[in-house]
Amino acid sequence: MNEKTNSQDEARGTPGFLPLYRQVKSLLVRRIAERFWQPGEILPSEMQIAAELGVSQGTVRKALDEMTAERLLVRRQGRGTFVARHDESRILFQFFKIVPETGIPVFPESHLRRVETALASPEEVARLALRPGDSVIRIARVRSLNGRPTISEYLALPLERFPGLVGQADIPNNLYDHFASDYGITIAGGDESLRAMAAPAEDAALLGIPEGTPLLAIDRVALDLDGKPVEWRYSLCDTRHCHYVSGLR
Amino acid sequence: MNEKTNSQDEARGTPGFLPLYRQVKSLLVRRIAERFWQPGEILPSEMQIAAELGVSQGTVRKALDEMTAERLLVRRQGRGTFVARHDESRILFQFFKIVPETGIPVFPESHLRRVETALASPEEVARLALRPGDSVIRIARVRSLNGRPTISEYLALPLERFPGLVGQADIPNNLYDHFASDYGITIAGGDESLRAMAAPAEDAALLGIPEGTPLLAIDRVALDLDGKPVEWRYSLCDTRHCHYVSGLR
DNA sequence: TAGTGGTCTAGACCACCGG
DNA sequence: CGGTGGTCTAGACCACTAG
Repeated sequence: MNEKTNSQDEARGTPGFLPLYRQVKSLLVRRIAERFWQPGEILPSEMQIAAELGVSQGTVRKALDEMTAERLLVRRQGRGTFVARHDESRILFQFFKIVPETGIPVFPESHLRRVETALASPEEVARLALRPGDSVIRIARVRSLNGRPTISEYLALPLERFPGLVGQADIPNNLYDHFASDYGITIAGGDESLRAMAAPAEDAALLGIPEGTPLLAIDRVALDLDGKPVEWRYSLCDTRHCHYVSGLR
Repeated sequence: MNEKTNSQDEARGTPGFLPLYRQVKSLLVRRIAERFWQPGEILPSEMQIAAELGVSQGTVRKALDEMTAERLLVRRQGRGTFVARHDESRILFQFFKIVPETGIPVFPESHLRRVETALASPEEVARLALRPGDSVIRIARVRSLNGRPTISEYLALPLERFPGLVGQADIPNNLYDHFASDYGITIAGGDESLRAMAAPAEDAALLGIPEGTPLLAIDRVALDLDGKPVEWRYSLCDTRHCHYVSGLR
């Protein structure tokens, strides 16, 4: 890791200084972002990474522990350390916060309505950190919970990062897994803001409810491993038979 | 920490086994819960705790690190380790997720409407894990953001845990800080579930909006350090000029 | 200057897993 | 059985804070 001594290369007070374990973490995150290790793949053991980078096992462990806490890795005693997958159970736990009245989380089914490309609107430019003139893919779909149409959803994606997505015969229900497996883009997190609003006529029709019914509007920007916006998603939820869960910890 | 060796007393495979650093953590959490150390107070140094308990500094550090991640402690290099306070900035960051249109978080003002005691309803019994026949304190208030009435809020507290609260001349705006300083009860976390609903007549009047306006309904159960329910809170928010923020990480 | 937390290292034993 | 992650220890140097 260091060319000189086992201590830090740079003086610790200087700006831009990072502890050794953070440098190790950055390197490992970069390798995952660049698909040097694929989702589901096993990483070298702590000792091997430590030897490769010329640091101690404890330093590598601290980097791996942080990445595990951020759900980038999954560690299993006796087996090894693996790059996390966007499987349904992870999505359900980390990204899909809508739970039906039963209290049992379920992955929603999707009915695709539209897929199209367009010049990014000013709002899309802002949310996705694009340049004016960039294009986006717009997707509209209705998602059902236990067979009941519940969410009318609109997505915007930077066209540049998802070549070929529009022409694709079938756009999968689990988008984040698709982003990872077909485009090498890992959704690492995001920010949501929620409001209540009256159902517009079009969405009310799609959900089979009266116009003006109160809906939960969820506005999400999803971020990749580098913290860059990847997806802007706007979901209108009929919460008469489900609710949005949020943990305070 | 251990009577016998430096290794574990109990075989690691046995049920109920806890790693040493978790045992240390439990002990320290219990001391905070029992106010052996008060909020804002400084803890002994890592070395002192390690010596007292007969474990290594690294083991104590791991316990303290977890408690810091859970916002129970605040550590400051060169100063020491402190029991976290429920000051406004912490509440704002951890518990109050409503942000005005400006994007700048502010602590809401409160207008108290009612404080009364009553026999717990079946729903209150369930939410607060009470026994049938127990009593609760019910509080109703309206909270304003930047001077605009925005939230109509209803709270239920176990009467047993808050003696004297009802007769109190002035119930403070920052309740969690009050719970900590006057009752020794630390709110460590909670769970919220959100829905959209039409404003009932009474709440609409309180918020100065038309009846039936879509509101964001937030249903919260707050938990103490032992994970026991302390407060059931039901908030109806007019989200036309604010929104609820939720981070996905 | 003394004491604190922050980082880094080295080595040990353990439980768990697969072959 | 050998290799993995999980835990625990001991000791070192550093940066930051207070007096």
